[in-house]
Amino acid sequence: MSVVTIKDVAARAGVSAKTVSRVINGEAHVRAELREAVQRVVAELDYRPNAFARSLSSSRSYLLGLFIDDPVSGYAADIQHGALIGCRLRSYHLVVEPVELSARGWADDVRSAIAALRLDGAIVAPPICDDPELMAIFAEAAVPTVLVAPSAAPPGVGTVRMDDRLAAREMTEHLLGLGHRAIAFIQGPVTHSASARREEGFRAAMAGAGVAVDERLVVRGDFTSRAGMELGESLVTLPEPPSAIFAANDDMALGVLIAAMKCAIPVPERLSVCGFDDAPSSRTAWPQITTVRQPKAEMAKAAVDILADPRFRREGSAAGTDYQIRLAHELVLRGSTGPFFPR
Amino acid sequence: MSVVTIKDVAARAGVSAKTVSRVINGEAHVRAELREAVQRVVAELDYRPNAFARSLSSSRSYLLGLFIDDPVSGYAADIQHGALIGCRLRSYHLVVEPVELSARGWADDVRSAIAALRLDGAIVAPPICDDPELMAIFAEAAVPTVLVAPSAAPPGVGTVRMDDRLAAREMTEHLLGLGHRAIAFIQGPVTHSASARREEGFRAAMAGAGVAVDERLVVRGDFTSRAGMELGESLVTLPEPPSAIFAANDDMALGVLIAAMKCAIPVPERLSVCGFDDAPSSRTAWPQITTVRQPKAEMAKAAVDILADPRFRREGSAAGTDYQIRLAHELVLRGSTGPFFPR
DNA sequence: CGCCAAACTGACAACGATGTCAGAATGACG
DNA sequence: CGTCATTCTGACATCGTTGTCAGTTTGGCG
Repeated sequence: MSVVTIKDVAARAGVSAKTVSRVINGEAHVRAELREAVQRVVAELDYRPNAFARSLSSSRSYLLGLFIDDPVSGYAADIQHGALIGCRLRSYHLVVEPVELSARGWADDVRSAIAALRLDGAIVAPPICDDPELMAIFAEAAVPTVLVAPSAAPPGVGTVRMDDRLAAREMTEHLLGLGHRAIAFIQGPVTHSASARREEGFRAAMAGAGVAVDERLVVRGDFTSRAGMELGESLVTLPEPPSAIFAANDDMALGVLIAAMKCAIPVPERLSVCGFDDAPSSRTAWPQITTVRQPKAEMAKAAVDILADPRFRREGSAAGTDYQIRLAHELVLRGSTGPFFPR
Repeated sequence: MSVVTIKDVAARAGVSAKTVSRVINGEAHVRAELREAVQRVVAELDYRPNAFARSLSSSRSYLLGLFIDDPVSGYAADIQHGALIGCRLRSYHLVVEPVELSARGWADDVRSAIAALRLDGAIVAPPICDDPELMAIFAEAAVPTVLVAPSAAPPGVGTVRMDDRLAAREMTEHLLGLGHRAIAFIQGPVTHSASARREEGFRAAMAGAGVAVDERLVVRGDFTSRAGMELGESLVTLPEPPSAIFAANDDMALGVLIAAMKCAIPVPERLSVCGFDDAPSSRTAWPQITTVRQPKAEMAKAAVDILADPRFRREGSAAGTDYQIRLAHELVLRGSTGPFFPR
């Protein structure tokens, strides 16, 4: 037999389709008695409203788009996981749309997704949440939008982030507290706004402790472990090598660990290493890497919560500060950092 | 102004909505002249058909579901990436549905997704593609289904896989060719059917070379690096330790590498280690891990191709062998395996 | 030139829900 | 007991597209 529709339920319950609709959507003005009868029939027939028909008539799609740069990364996976959990809870569905800013035609793909799917909202992950052209597309289409860990918040959009600057500062203070002074910092790519904030935090902590930053120990990587390895090797083979290296993400920290291993430098006895993100690689490394836990899944879930909020949908982030969320991070102290021993 | 509909296009082009529909869908029987005129207007107005309206009337949703156990794993990410590429190419969209077989109510979530979204097809990743109850749901709902790397193929469904057995055999032969005889094998969890096939390949190669398998060197892990580390440590501290360890996946191989490092056993000089999957961890490790490249993204893309095939949609896999695809693997020889040196 | 099949084209009714609005039942109150 | 406001309920139009089918051209051919 074919699929159960609202009419089937209505007929069986002896009411009109509209009444069934009211019950389904929890609207007021239905006698308790009727409501129960309808609910019974719904359960009996295992009726599931057709999302398309519903969308068509209500102009809501119950679909959220997750726009993401590199859907293969572990970062993306965590974001997506959180978003998925949020969607489940609020009976939305999630459509994942990869956006490669370097590829031709990405703008058209984005427009297509928005227009064809009538997305109810967009979650935009870093680093593309900092792209003005992409933001303009969402603004033009008037799609409720939440940015995850952006550098700035265009008017109207919601944001969910952590305090990268503070976290990096705390991490640096951890190293300083262990007695380290010659601390190297491996920057992330300029395309990731978070990496600049992390550097700021690093410098703020150094300045706060009255320790001058040795600029020869500040180098730029691209968030890959390969870069971490190469830069790490060049740092530890310096005439006056650092006693600690703070990498702006975990993959690069892992690379540093590998470099240390190749150069037979014991970690953390001779070199402390720390990263940022609490990526899986930080846990599978040995020693495990001291890092900052970024609440990625929680941020994505919060993004869904914002998008589902009727007030945000109506008024945008102008409605209040509830839509500029900042979540707590956590220093995860593990085996790769230890006290400084003079040689 | 509001969104452009097919009527706007029709009015502007001076034709009926139906004719526009014909042009959009590439149907025959439209004069070339009119066709071009319509296409011009479509471009001009930047018209994008409403996917919901289209689905509602045509009973096709242009939505594929990706059903996956643990959406956070790197494996899942690769699968999803391939599926996403395939969808882009064929103007489908992808809806990701996590399925935790251990959680209560998963069956209902699956049914909901199928019924509410009228999914045009389902891609099911391992290990849940081996679950009979889940398969029964798809069968009952008559959703075209393709299984990725399943242990068996229920009638009607398509499958995309690699030859785990052969690959494991080749990997084992690689180790044998290097002179290793005391080869350990770390099995995967019983819930992953692939791990059994990998073990079969291992045993077949050993038998083929006339080398008896030392059953004390065959241990079971759960695909995590932690398990690899613990089992690896117990293996290398055996009175007569193996000279090579073949782990059924890369995360466990990474764990073995870490165990070796802790025990100060040089790899590959005193111990060869190899894995399976070509996971990111195999590349970021040091030395890099010899492994089997599993064409995960390609498999997922092939799955989309099958689902998009009209003949498959009509007749299911009964239509022919084209719907039981086997893709090639590749041995990736890297630094973690080397020739056997007697001590 | 006339006829007939084939190629076009469009009117209209779905698809399955919800928004609108008018009408029916109910209850409060004078 | 009548009136009026309030609470319920359902008929019907609507969302934007495609399927059906009938009507209109067009073109080939005798």
